[in-house]
Amino acid sequence: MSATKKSRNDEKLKPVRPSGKTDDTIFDLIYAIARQIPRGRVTSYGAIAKAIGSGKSARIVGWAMSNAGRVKPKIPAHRVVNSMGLLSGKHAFKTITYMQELLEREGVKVKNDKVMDFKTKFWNPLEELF
DNA sequence: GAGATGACTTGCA
DNA sequence: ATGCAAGCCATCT
Repeated sequence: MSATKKSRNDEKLKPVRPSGKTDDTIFDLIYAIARQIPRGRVTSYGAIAKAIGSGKSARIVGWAMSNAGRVKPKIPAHRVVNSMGLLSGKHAFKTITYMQELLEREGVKVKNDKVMDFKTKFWNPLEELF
């Protein structure tokens, strides 16, 4: 039967972990939020964690973001920084400067791997989505 | 199944 | 204010 023939494209719509598993749940939620980050805005892992209802699972958010690069559609992971506005995940990009380039391209000034006016450009999923 | 790791956050000294 | 430790959840070895 060709039932086993699944579209590889469909599988790519799900996060691909190093193990090759795709049966995720919170990952999808995280990506759903991350994709809704407005251009030129940034948010923190903790904020997304709260938005998905895990509050303290900020680590999982960051971990999920590491997979974001292999997930389709692509996730604007460069808009996600830590609570201090630091580009903690820049090293996950092709180049450690690529994340900063993307942010500056969107109008977000970055200095010393830190988002300038972070408090102003901060996008709270709980408030904006609510 | 246990131990260690991680793009984090918060609290206390 | 700077620095260290604990907590947190999912994944990896």
